Amino acid sequence: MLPRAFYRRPTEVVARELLGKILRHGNCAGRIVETEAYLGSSDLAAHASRGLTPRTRVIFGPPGHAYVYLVYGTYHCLNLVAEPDGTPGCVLIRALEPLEGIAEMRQRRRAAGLRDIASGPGKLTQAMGITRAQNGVDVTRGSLTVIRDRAPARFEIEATPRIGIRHSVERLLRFLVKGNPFVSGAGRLG
DNA sequence: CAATAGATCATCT
DNA sequence: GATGATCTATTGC
Repeated sequence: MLPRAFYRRPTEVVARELLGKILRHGNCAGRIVETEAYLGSSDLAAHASRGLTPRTRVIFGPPGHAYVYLVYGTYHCLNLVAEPDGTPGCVLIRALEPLEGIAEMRQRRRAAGLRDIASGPGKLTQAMGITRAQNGVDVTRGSLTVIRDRAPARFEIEATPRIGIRHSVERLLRFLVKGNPFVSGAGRLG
């Protein structure tokens, strides 16, 4: 598992370095191929920019924990908390390349194609069985965790604007594995 | 293939 | 009471 020190760094660095790592939950695992960085008060698109509230307290807490919330009343989004304790910052996991537990993920998703299983933040939480029950859990131990690839492949990182936000649209805080077919729909263009 | 509508609820004002 | 870090189905070229 990645140690806490991995997460205790600038959010943008953690977002880049999570690419190529493997997210595991129980029997299911996938390679992270797309992330987005959400910073502190300077980043109007980030939940934490509004300050410390009951909801955002996890983002202000110690690094290496999961921040899970419900979007649009329907889907969950998984973030990993970065920065030292007391400093806000988190990384949204946006897409996975399915590796293990594929049958189980496909069943939860009711999706036929491999490319539709986890190519989006709401899709991957549904595939992996991640809900608000995982909000605040420590990902440096336990069943929800991130590990290194045993034989990491070389790849290029592409930085683009983030998806689906209304503020700070111009900042290049979305990162993806260039050319990977499992990134979310909007990223495949270009 | 591109654009759009609707589902649906926790959070904050 | 409005809003949103989404997804799917459906419509229209």
